[in-house]
Amino acid sequence: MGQQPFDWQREAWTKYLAGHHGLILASTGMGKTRAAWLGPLAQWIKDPIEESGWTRRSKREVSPPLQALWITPLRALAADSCHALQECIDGLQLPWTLEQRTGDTSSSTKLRQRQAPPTAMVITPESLTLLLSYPESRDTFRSLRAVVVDEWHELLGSKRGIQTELALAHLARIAPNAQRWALSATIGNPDQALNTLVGTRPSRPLSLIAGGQQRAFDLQVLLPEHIERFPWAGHIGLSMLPRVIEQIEGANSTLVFTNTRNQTELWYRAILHARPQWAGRLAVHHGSLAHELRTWVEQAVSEGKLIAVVCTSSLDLGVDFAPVDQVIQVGSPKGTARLVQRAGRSGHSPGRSSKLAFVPSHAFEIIELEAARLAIEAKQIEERRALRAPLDCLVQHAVTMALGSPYTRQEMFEEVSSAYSYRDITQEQLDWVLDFVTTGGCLHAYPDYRRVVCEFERYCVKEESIAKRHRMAIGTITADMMLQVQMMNGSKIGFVEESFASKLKPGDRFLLGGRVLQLEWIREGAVWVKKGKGEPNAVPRWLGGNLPLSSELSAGVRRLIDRMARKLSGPPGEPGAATGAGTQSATGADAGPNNQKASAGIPEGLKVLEGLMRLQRRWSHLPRLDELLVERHRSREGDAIMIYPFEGRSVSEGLGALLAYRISKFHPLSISISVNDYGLMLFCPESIPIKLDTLPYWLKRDGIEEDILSSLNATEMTRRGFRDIARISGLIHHGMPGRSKSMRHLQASATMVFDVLKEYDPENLLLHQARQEVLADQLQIDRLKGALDRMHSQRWEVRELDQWTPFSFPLMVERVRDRIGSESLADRIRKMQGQLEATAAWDEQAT
DNA sequence: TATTCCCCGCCAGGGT
Repeated sequence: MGQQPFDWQREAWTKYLAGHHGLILASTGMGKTRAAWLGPLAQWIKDPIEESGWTRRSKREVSPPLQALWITPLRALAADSCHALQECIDGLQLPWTLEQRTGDTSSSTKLRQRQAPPTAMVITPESLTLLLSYPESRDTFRSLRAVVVDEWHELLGSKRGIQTELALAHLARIAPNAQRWALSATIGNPDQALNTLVGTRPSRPLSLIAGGQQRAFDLQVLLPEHIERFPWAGHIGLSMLPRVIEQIEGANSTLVFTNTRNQTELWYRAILHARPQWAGRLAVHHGSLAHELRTWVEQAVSEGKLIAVVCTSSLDLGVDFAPVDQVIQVGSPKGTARLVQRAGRSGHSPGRSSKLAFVPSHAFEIIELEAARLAIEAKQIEERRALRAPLDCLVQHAVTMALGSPYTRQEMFEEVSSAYSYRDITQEQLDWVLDFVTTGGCLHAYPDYRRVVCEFERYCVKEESIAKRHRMAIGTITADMMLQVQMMNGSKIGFVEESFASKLKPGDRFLLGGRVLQLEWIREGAVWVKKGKGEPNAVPRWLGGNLPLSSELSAGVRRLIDRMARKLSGPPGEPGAATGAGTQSATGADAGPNNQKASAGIPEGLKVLEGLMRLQRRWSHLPRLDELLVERHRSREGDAIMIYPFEGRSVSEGLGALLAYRISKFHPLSISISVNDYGLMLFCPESIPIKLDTLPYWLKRDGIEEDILSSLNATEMTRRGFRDIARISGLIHHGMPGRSKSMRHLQASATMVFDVLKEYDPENLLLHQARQEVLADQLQIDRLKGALDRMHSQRWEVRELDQWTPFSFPLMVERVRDRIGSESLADRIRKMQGQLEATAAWDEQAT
């Protein structure tokens, strides 16, 4: 492989030879290095084969049996990885065959691969599990010597990661000699990532290799002419268009990342409007576009044909685009890992650095970016934790294994408990799973649910129809409710949500994939369109998950606000500064390397926010690290209480629900809740009959799980969440490919199963799981508890307001937004902004 | 002119 600039490679090589399992933390943008690392891998595998005197066993067999698996989470990476691996194989003159079994591999190839597997295979977790569901897999994988998981951080923390863990646990049983390695981007908890990879009973010593320097990158903030003192969500977005265009013009090729698909379409349109001459050299890329279009865009980027691509995180991973020399991030990245990842998409050629320009979409995002910058400097990257023992995945695994390699109860227990995520599973829990797939539990009347039979103490699947249906349902990714959008000539554009399509009338024009499309009709689950002329009158909106500000960034924001509070209260020694509490936070939660710098004053990047912060301080208060700000605004319209834990959107939501629920148990009021990443607002047209100094009591830790579950209409949330669990555990299934059941139908059957279980089997562990997932995922209960602990250790600074403050204004807007249409909303907001602005100016003059 | 919500994977078997 020639000279390698990285020392760690030699180290990796040595440790590898020494026979470890391990994890390599490769910083982003190291595609080339990754490829080089394959060399040692292939070499190591080759030696033992030669020693073992491998000989051709049959005429057909011209290469050694399966030796290596390269697991990739992304189809788009498969071809790239194959290419790199092939180069290594050629370089070492190995008699190997290499194939990819994923993506568009034809069904005949897939069949042949099962009968005569190649020596090395590039595969996705889903395809691997599928392979394991065939009886011949036991023979196929027996010779396996190495498994490499690429982009491990991407799988970790999701059910896809769980699926991978379970597949690896099974492989360990068939091929105990196989070494396990993974490549991951930098994450905050590499040790746990390694443990998750190797499981609880690793067959070799472990090795963690922190590879390569994190590449430095230029970070630039594009600021508007002036900063609003009363920002509300998203308000500087497109007004920054001229600066963004200027930025794009200054480079050869740019990726413009936005946070939503809707935003992507709008920005694409806006840029093209401003620069019509870029038509054909500007592209749009997101998850709801047809695969064909996306592949075309990816190809065009890597060939350097495009000036810019506007995209969502659909381009976070994937092939390394050498021609891209800068990245623009519109709106907050919400986490440091994502920022680093995106910056790393640019500057891929040797000797070039990554360039990222940040476009805040409202004023507070400038703080978030600064917090991210500091966190990156201090090497604080978010953790990715594996899920704890999700039983739906285990149910699926139990059926898959019954298909591929029938097992005894004891064998399965050993296999499953060797997976890190299931390390604490009890025999009772596993027995429950086995019983559930065998008898169907309370669904036993339906033969479809008696999937597995136990014969001579071994669990297996007898019926071909069950086997077939299960194989088609393997995987943990559950589809959204989408309709295909097709041109009248049949070419596919992408997907829109049913709810969006249902609002369209024939003749309506909407934007998708950067094109104006005119609706012809909606038929057979597809939206048929033709090319539209003129301006679109709708842009689809997709309802995705929300991305709360990460814990790390939230803490960073709190620290920065503390710094500004300190700065604005005057130099140390003056009365203003002396009134504040100690300089260090009383809680451990905020102790971090940035604390020492707390006295350094306002970071350069935050100077622009000084006016806004000054106003917040004058009209209310700027909270220090050891303070919690509570505001109350009473008016003729009603009573509003605001609390600012700065802990991300989902925590705000949980706290709001908890508080409203507990108050309304004593006082029957209709309280509305609005939230953002920083805080929450309770609003009631009548006066809320509580004193603010009793708030800590209303927010006490005892019994929060029960209260939150009852407050959030949790049954409904659980019911909805149960759909995914039902799909993964095989309780519902979509129809055959090509004529899949409509999503509404799928939801209906999930609801039916849910109701049956709830009535006849309330202790069903899958129902329990659904509740736990609502708590853990949607409400981030652990984070919420942490936030409560922190809040209780803080001093509560309570302020009665005369007018809305910079902190409370966005929350107030959020509340009003739900009630009135967007046009009158914008008018109303502008009016309120104007009034507040005038008050602020007057106020400033007076002082 | 717009004023929020990411991403990821997968079938079988016979005929041409």
